[in-house]
Formats: sequence, structure tokens, C-alpha cells
Amino acid sequence: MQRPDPADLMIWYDRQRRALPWRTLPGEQPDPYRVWLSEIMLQQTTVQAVKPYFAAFLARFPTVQSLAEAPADAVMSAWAGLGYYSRARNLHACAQAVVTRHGGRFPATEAELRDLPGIGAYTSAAVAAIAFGEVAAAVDGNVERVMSRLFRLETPMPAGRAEVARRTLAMVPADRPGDFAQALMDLGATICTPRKPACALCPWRAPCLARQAGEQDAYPRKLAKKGGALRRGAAFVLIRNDDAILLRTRPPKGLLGGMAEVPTGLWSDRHDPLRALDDAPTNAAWTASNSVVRHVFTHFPLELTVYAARTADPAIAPGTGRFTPLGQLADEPLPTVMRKVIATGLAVLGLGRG
DNA sequence: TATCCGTGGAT
DNA sequence: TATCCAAGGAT
Repeated sequence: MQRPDPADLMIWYDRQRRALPWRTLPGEQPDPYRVWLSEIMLQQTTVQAVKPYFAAFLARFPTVQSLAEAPADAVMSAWAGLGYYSRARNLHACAQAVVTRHGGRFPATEAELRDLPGIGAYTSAAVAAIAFGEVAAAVDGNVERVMSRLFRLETPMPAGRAEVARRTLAMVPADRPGDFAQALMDLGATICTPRKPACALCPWRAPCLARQAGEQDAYPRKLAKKGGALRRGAAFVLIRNDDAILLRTRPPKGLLGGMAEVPTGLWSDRHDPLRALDDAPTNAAWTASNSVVRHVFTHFPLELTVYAARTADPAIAPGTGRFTPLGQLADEPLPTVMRKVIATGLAVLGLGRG
């Protein structure tokens, strides 16, 4: 039985590598700031989704220094829609740590990177390898899949990740650690895909034990996960006569932490529609939307009934929230579910999109 | 180790 | 429609 040769992967990579905005051309020196920014954005997020955010972020915050000095609101707004908002908070904290702790330059080793906010085992290895040429094993979902198929690893993820890391590290070419990491990810993204892998085009088709057994689809082994129960609630779109909408800021941690929202009642599997207006921010002529806004989070689905009202002089308790002109909604860090809610509420009031 | 944390696209 | 899942990290 022949063992997989890293050189075969590198030959394939030199011919088939994807051109991506955060990648340099062969021979160019990568900018650690761009490498780091792209790696954070790409966590659990598709390349296609990241591309426009990466460009906009870079235009708005060209350097780690500028990002560190930016207000938190500006960072959250630039991230709005991309999801996993703790990444944005940690991104900001990390930029500030790089400035204060490391003089504005990213540390060059996996161990030092690992100590920064939002940088874990994968990202520290990826940045160390890609930006600084350190021999490190950047094990992400792609690498888990490639290695568990290549060696037909039976330990289910995430426990099996340790062996994947050992196998990967043992194969890193000393002269091209960054390219090897990116080659593995390209292979996983384009050839060794979750379903219907294109084994005929794979540089490692011969030594791959899963392919030899015809069981590519059975790897990586994974433990079954359970879904959460449906939660329901009420959301309140209140428009003042000067076309300003009542918003508030969510608590800094937890679900949608630090993001903006319209007032809502509790989101609960025991939500009672008959008492929904108990949670309204003010007395008004509330009109319910015909259909609910549905949204699916990682661990539970959500249905929000939208109540909308226009009033000239809303009696809002102090501290309830703030009024933002509808024309400035783009500057608010609104998660996708809240953009759906606001669109629905405006439709109820016949205000449409403007 | 298990759970929490978004979103949009593919099948 | 239902399910999976994509360059994970924090707790």
C-alpha cells in the first residue's frame, strides 16, 4: 500500500489553486492583517458570503491600527448580516490587543497567536503557516474530511480531530507550510467534498483508503446532533411620525450579542399570542402582520409575530430604546432576522421600502 | 465534552 | 420541506 505524498498535493495545488481576494500571487509576501481578517470571516462561513464583507471591511479598516481605533458600533455594523457576532467583538478586541500588546504587528508564532481573542487552534495554525511560514497543522472541516477519508479514521468528530491533527502535521512540507494548508482546504472545497466527491480528479485517489473501499461518503464519522424546539414571540415595529423607528441594543453577550433590534417579548416555546401585547413598548393602535417572520438559528427555529404602529407622540419609558430615522437603518448593526421583522412591519403600515 | 453562537446555499 | 453544512471559538 502506498502512502499519500504531500508533493502530489502541492503539484495539484500549483495547477488548480483558487484565486481568492485574500490570497497573494505565488512569491508575494502575505499581509498578516488580511490573512487574519479572512480567516476570522471564513469561520463556519462560505467563501461566497465572505467576499463582499472582506472587501468592504478592508476599505473601511485598511490596517489593524485603524480597526483597533474604530468605535465598536462601526465594527458591528460592518459585520451585520455575516452571523456569529461574537467574532466581530473578538475581532475588535484582537486588533486592540495586537496594537497594545504587540506594537501593532501580529505575533509570528502559533503559540502567541493562540492567546489573542477569537483565535483558536485552527486560526492560530492557519495564520502562522500562511502569513509567517511556520510548520503548523491548520485543521478545519475540510482537513477533517480529507484526512479521515485518506486514512479511513474511525473515531467520530470532534474527538477524532486530535488524530487528524497528528496526521496533518506529519505531512506539512517544511518549505511550504502555508501553501500546504491552503492546498488541503482547496482540495476539501473542490474535490473531496462532503457529498459526491470527485475522486477521479484527486491527486491522492490512489492512496485514499476510503475510496479504495468505496466508502467516501461514510467519512468523516460524526456524532448525531439534536435540534432545538420551536420558539415563538412578538416583535414591535413602532414608527414615529417623523419616520423614525424605535430600536434598542441587545445585551453584549449571548444570542445576537451587541446587535440592534426592535423591542420584542420573550422568545419561548410557551409563547401565548393572546398576551403578546403585554410586552409592547407603549400603548398604540398595534396591527399584527398576517404572516409570521420565520428564522432559523443554529440550535432553534424562531417565529415572530410582527406588530406595527404609527404614532405622533409615543410614550416610551426612559431607557427602553432609541429612535433611528428610517433613512439611517443601514448604519445600524441589525442582524438578518431584524431586517426581516422591520421589512414586515413597514409593509403592514403601507410604508414599503424606501 | 457539550452547548451555544447566524446565515444562506445546495441537495 | 428537511437536512446538512461552511476556512471555529468560547465557555
